[in-house]
Amino acid sequence: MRFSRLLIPTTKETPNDATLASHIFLIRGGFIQSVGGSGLYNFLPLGKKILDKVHAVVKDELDKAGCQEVSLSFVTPASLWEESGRLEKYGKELLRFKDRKNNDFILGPTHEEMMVNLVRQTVKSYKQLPLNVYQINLKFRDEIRPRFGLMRGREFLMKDAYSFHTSTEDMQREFALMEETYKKIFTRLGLEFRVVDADSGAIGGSGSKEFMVLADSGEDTIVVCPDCEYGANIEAAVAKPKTYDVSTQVKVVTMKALYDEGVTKVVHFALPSSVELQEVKACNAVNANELVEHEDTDTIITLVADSLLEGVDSLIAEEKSYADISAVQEGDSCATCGGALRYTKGIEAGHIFQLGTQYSEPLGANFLDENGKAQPMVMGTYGIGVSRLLAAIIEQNHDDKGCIWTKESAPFDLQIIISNIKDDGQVALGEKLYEVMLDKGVDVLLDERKDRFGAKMKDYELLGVPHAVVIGKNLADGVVEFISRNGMEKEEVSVDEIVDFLSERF
RNA sequence: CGGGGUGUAGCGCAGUCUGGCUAGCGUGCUAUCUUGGGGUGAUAGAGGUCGCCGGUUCAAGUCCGGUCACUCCGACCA
Repeated sequence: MRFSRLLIPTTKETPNDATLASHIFLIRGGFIQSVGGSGLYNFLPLGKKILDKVHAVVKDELDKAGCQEVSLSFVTPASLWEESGRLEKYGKELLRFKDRKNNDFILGPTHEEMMVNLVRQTVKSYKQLPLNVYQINLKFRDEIRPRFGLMRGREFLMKDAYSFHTSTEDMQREFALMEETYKKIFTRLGLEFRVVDADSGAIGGSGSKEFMVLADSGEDTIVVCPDCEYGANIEAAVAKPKTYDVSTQVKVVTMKALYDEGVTKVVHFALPSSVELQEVKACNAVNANELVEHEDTDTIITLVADSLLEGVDSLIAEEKSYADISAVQEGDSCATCGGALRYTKGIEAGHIFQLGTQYSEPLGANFLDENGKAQPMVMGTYGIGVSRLLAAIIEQNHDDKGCIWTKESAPFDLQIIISNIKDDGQVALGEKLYEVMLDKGVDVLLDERKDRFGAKMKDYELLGVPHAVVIGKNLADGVVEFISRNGMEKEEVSVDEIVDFLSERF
């Protein structure tokens, strides 16, 4: 590709709403363009190209793992969501609308219902199982607060896979296979990541794991053990239980729990005063959709005490129960090996769930077993935020000048920079190298614009192609430069050897 | 949903408090010249429903009322 022909509106100015490196560089580099704010983005040619490359890696690994790609309708009938009971549970994030005949539709935020519907119509026998189908398609979630560019847009590209099995054991086998497949995907993309235990949230199910790309700018706090493999989202983390006795100071936190159909309930949570309440755990403990703050009240009807207090506290309530509702703190002991747990920040780029029959039962996704008896399919579901991965890659791979794309995500393999296009020698060599490398199947960007050297280098650094050849003034001495974006190391190579030099590398 | 802020050229902003003539700056864009190893310099241009609706006034980007949108900080999410 010739730079002069490419639609890349690079800018010096930082967009005023961008604070994250990935957001700033994606906009400044002309990879994406904001659509009137509000978490919607257009992908310009370079952004689209990277998206496709990431897409290709994901597809390649899934196909190798035996998954089959499909593509489901983005617009989905609301009736399916009523069937599964999620129309209400999912709440305002669902973008709902009516067609001209007044039928209710939603834009799919995730596709369990649609996929189960597809499978229940086509799979009838145990002989057709197991099955793992996936798609890489747009999702729309009407987020409360979209921000950080591609990190949390309202419209985003997601890979969502769904597996169907005759037994829990077989589903768990597939779950493990997906975990391995995800590790391959993230590794190929050049990401440093950690697999952690997670809360299942609105998707439901049990035994879910998140794939966290480690970055200080990550929105999730994860608890990791430096001495073993243990890692968990703070929402699901557990530590070795500490012991308390009757002298322990106990504090009580008042919250309001929200349920379907506008039902609310005031709940009190009791825990040692040195320990923080973990809201997601607390929410799960009372099976609520959401917890909101509530002013303290003295009359305690429903009380959930932290399991650490069992047999220790003397609180009394009409309805009293124990559950793990405490937040793991830094320095707590690892339940597996006793190591001192640490906090770190991560970007949730993938999440895999063991669903069981939570969707197949209400939606009637049954198969006939060997005995001719109808059984609900056992399911797993597996997601990767593909467009979020672009942001994650930059968060982990950038410097103050711009992006540093990893090998499998880079928009081009090589950039050839002609320093001064008025120098016929430089132009001739640039054009020649360009042709030669294209013939070798290397994806090359040739910067033959009229701009000066400085502007071209700034753009090179901003765009972040892994390697560049600079044909400049020392061509007079028969030398060109080979630059690696990561670290900006320069290497002088003689003109006679440059073709061989590049051939070895690409 | 709670608390702040902002809507003026593609982008970044000034002007609004204290109403006044042709609405300005930077950047980007076009043209010509200049320069040629880290966003060169000069000249000339194109580009605006001042978020929207209504009101006050001889006169509104500026004052008043309403409305919409965006955005930042918190609680939720791939």
